[in-house]
Amino acid sequence: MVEQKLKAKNRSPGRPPRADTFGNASDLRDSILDHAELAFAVAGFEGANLREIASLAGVNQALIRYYFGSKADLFDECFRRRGGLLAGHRHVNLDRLLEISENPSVEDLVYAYLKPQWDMKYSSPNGAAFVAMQARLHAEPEEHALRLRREVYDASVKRYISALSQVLPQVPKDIISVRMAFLVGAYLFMLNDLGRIGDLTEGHLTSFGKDEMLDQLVRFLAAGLRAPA
Amino acid sequence: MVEQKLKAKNRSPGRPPRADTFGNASDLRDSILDHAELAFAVAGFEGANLREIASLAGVNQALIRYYFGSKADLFDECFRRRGGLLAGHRHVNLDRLLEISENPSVEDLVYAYLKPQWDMKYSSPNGAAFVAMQARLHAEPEEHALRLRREVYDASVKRYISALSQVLPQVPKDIISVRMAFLVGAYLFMLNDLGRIGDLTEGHLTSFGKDEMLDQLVRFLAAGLRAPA
DNA sequence: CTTGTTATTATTCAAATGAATAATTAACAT
DNA sequence: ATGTTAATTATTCATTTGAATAATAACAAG
Repeated sequence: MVEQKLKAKNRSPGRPPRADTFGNASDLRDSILDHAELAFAVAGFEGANLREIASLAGVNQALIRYYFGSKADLFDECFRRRGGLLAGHRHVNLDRLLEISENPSVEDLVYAYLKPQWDMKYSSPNGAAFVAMQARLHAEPEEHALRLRREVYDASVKRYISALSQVLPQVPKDIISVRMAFLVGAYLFMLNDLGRIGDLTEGHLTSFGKDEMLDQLVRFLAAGLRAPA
Repeated sequence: MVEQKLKAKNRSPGRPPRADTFGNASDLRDSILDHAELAFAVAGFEGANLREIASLAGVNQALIRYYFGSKADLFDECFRRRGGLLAGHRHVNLDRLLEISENPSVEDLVYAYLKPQWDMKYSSPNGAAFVAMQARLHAEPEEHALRLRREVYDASVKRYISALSQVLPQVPKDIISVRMAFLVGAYLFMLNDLGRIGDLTEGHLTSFGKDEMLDQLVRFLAAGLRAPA
């Protein structure tokens, strides 16, 4: 719209003077990642544009290449950064749950799985962006996207499948696996779509708060997982 | 990979002679839509490329413009064509169901909703492409994507919500609405992801046939919809 | 101090891409 | 016959874009 020049900071070339403000180890690198995350979220991989990312991050475009290599590499790094965090949280949650009791409820398990990403979404604009990024990634058929998802998430998903399988001995494990896929679909979609969901509820606008919405989702999914095979 | 020239058919310019084979009203137009559908499915809106679509469809690139206008318009038309069909099938299925009985089972309703797209996916490569396209569209945050989805699907979704609400009087209607959103998420994701789902099932590869998989999904979702509020 | 390495910018390159225009030919109406 | 409209191609245009290179400054090591 506005004919903005989108020019990066007007710093002169060359290594910048060491900032004495402390604690800024590779500050720009992170800034790039943050803005890339946002860009990928709203525009998708193809739609995002390196010039704009660079400019918003306040760096020269070539710096992206310097740190990350290609656009695809940048995307991967974005994804790994938060994805790893997420997977980590899930592991921790499961550990805790199993510590407390050998047979947690299905609801507890589902909740433990969903909560980390839920929190991430509402923790910051970047958290929300990551959720969107992920939703898009799941819709992409490319082999590369698939590998990335697997790399980041497979281990934790498998652990949850095992745990669920133990809590639901009536349901064969391969059915649990399939249901876990349903679960992922429902929650990703939902998380990404929240806010638009109101449209379906005609007049009486859904006044669910986020927490209540999460509860609803957990209840729904737990019931599905429990369904007699 | 191969340095293919991707050149369109070598027809001379000018209006083509009327084909006497009968029934080819605007043959090329359809060919464009078919190939666009495939392209959008694998590459997404931004990733798809008009030159390639034209070449695969065997037409000159300018013909796309002639028929559809811009790239965005082409996308919309793709979406409306099949989306309308789908929505239509859903309406018909619901009509039939309500004719037979005033209180169909939740399973029947869910099945009636899902089956048309399921069939579409397996009817042809283009049907599958449309499913993928749709999954991607749902992950896009753009206002435009949202409007399109609403235009094509809202009416039928609302009818199903009403029907479900009648069959499940214990569950408040706005909770049904929300659960319907979960349902859409789960089935879209699943439909698009089928085939990769096997990866989660460790050794014992999911030998679910497509029909059995649909049954599984219906059972899962019906249980979720029924869950006590 | 000199020299090499790291982090950063300015500038250039080459390709891809959506859009637009002009040309051409068949069908159709009068 | 003839002029108009419809359908199609060939060609050109302007911009965007990811990538690459060259220049520059700070810092670290000897």
